[in-house]
Amino acid sequence: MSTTRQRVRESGADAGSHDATRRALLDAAADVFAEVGFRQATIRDICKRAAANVAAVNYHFGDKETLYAEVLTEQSRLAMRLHPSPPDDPAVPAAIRLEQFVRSFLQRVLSAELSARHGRMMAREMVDPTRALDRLVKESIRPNALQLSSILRDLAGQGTTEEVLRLAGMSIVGQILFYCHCQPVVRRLFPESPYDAGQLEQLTRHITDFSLSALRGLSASGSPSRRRPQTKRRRART
Amino acid sequence: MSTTRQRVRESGADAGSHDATRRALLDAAADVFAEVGFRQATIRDICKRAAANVAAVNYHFGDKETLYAEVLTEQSRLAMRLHPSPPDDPAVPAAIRLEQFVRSFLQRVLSAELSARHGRMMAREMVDPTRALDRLVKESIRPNALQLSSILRDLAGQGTTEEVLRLAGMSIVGQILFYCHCQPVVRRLFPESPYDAGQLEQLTRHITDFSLSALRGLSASGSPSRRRPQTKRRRART
Amino acid sequence: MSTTRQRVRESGADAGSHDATRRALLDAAADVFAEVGFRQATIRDICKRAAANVAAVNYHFGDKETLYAEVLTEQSRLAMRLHPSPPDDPAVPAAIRLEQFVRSFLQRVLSAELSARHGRMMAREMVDPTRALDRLVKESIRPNALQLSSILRDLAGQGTTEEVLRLAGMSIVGQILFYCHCQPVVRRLFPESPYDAGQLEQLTRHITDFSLSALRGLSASGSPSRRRPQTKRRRART
Amino acid sequence: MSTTRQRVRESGADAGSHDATRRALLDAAADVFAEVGFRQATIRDICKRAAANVAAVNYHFGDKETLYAEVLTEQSRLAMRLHPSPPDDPAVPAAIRLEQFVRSFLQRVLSAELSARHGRMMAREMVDPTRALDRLVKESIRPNALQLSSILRDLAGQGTTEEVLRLAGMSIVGQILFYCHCQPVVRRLFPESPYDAGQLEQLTRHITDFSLSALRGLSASGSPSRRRPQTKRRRART
DNA sequence: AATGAATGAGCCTTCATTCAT
DNA sequence: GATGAATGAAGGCTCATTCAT
Repeated sequence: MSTTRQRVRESGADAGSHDATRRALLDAAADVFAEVGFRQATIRDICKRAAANVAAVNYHFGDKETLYAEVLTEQSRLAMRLHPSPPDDPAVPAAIRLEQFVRSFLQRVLSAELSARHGRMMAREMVDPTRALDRLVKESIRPNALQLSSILRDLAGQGTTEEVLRLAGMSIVGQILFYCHCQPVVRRLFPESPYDAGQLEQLTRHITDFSLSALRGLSASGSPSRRRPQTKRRRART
Repeated sequence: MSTTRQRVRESGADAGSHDATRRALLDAAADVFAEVGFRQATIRDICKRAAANVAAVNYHFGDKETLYAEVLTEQSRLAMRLHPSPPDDPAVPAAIRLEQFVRSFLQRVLSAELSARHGRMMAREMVDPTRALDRLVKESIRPNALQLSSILRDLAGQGTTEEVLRLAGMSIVGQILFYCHCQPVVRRLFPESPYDAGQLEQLTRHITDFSLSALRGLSASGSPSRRRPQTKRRRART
Repeated sequence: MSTTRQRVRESGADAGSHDATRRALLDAAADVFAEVGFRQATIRDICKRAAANVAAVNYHFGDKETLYAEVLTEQSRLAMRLHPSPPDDPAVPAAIRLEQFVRSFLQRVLSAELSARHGRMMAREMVDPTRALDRLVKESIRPNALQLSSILRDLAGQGTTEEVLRLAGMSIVGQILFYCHCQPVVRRLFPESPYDAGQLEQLTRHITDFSLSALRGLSASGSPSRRRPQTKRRRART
Repeated sequence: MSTTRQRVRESGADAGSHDATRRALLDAAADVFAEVGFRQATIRDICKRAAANVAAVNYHFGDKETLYAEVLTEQSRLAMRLHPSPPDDPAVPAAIRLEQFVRSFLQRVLSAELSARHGRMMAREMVDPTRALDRLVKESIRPNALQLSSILRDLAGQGTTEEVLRLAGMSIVGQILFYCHCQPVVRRLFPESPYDAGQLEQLTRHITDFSLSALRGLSASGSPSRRRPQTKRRRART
């Protein structure tokens, strides 16, 4: 079994021990953090996988949390570089831009080439946030949300309120993240269903179609507070 | 600061009953497990909150994992008792049953009266599963999924394939769980938006409307593999 | 699986719960103490095997050590009752008495009908003494040693010193106890050699013959300090 | 009170060398394991005596069991180095070789310069074996047994069966180990008898003489199954 | 009289971190 | 600059014992 560090050192021409170790630590840490999360990950495990000393993390990054933040940022940028959001081009129909948005989002969090590391780390960050979440929201999540809002604004009818746009956005993101957050359950419910590139494309189409169809209906039925006066709705208890 | 156990003992008429400690442990454990998860929770913390000895968990439950499983089951049943799924009554229109399904689901995982403990524990279980997940899927998640399938079958057109039903189901569940799993992010993105009963009702209506609208469109457009031949879709890399 | 206590209660006509529990505890404790020793044994294990409450040992015997002492005494007496030392009868030839001594000793510590419990407890007591050893020496070991001395005095020549008798006695007891103390090693060295009644009889004959033969030689060669002047013995270091 | 580690560090010329702690742990552990055995020994006690941190054992040896195995091996080798078995030299009379065998064996398990640590650990290992016993038998006990067999074969007459040799070997080893295993009892029975170097030499002579004398008798009397037809032996009960 | 519940000390082990080269 | 060694605070768990019926 070859360690991450050996791979790094053999591949790099410079073979600068300092940077190679730092690189190996980042790679090993990405694996470990994605697998077991920040809190459950141990410095020892990371260092062992990086073929580095126990003290290497503290030496190179100061402490475990800083290393984690750096990994999170790096993985986020890597995912965004490999699968960028579509450009905000008004010439492209909004429906196409939505599809591209959904596809790139799904690929960032689920595609195998990233070992789904980014998605898993994001999922953990949401369910069990660390102090790194604030930065993540600012640098990565909020820009994404704004872009989706922009697409939806183009899709929805004129009279659509900001709140409806916000809710629709969350409905779309919810559909996407479901496959990332609930993978263990989905695998148990539908063991035959694969998680490969083809499946990702199928999900892209489904989520896009489902959402476009929903939006068309919402636009037609007007604002949410006035619709369906005929429904006798039983209030939930409490 | 009053401990859980004191509350239990003071509130009960039979204060000091023989398993008041057991009750206090279950309550304290539900809090702790929901807050920090199974792995991060410490039995010392749980026992302190329950005003019990460190050995109390071991005495009453054997070990931490058994306590966790018991808490998970109890919270699941409590949530289901307070907010049961709607009955599978063919006389009730499927659209109403879907709304009831969405509402009860949202309340089970988010309602304040449960401190959202059940939802948080479920979210953790999905992102970072323990051995308890298998049982949870069997006893709680799968039955729920089957019920949703049944509702969707009634809603969708005759020719709708099982796969479309499955995808639609996940789109709906994804929308619901989003507010549970991504609460930390939602709070950061929209600090002004509350997580109260009114909000829950608004979410119920939105998700129901969004999904009904989507389903109407899907039923009209036929099977997913043949539709929209005109779209020139760029394949994902890899 | 029937517990010791059930057996006791079913067999006893009186079915007095108090004494039955006490009896069951003694039996269970004998098993456990023989298997794992005093220190490693746990009250919980003993009580579980006796189908009694955790507090039963403390209730009936005060504490673990008292229970242990009582078990040790009881097993010692039981062994002595089943396999008593031969009577100190001057009419019986000393060689026969030695053989009887060896046989009864071997049976007390090794015979299967006692599950070798007494032997194992004695072995542990010697290698890892508890406070019960003093009493054991006084009530059981010293009387035995005196009897052996008496037999050897009859066997040995007139001029034999007390010290030679003492050493000879230890040589004989050492041979016997070897099979008790070193059973795990003997089993590993000679896996084919059984530990059954036939083997016990063979050992009896061997040890008796070996020792009688040795004693005949010692009696003939005179006092130990003067014999074999021809040997050039290298002194041990230190 | 001076700790083992201080002694180690002060005595060595390279005081503070990188594995002084390791050395101190081994020494302290040898003391503790010999005193109370593997199971009863605590890492805390060992570390305190070695003036090391509680985690030191884990760092240097992985766990308690590995430390124990290492101590056992080291003590075994140390004992064998200080008091090696006699060479298998055919030129030396077998009686002399037997005496040398007995003497070195006694010194290995009882001599004060080793604090009898090896003997006490071996005794515990036999009465309450750990997983280390298998290795001990293979590397240390079986070779010793084979050597004794070889000596006895030279001593005994031609027609002596392997079984008689085996029994005779155990009779000899039993005599030796008696003083090791039963020391607490011997001290109580004969408080005036010391356990010093002179005593060891006396024991060597006694055991050698006793055994040589016995063997001479056995060789003369023929095979064990046919001898002494005249004895009217009462069968043991059972 | 007899027991289920509770106790707190102590077990081995693991952890992120710091120290002394 | 970089590391093997050491640290001490918890971690979950087990123990003999005692308490309150």
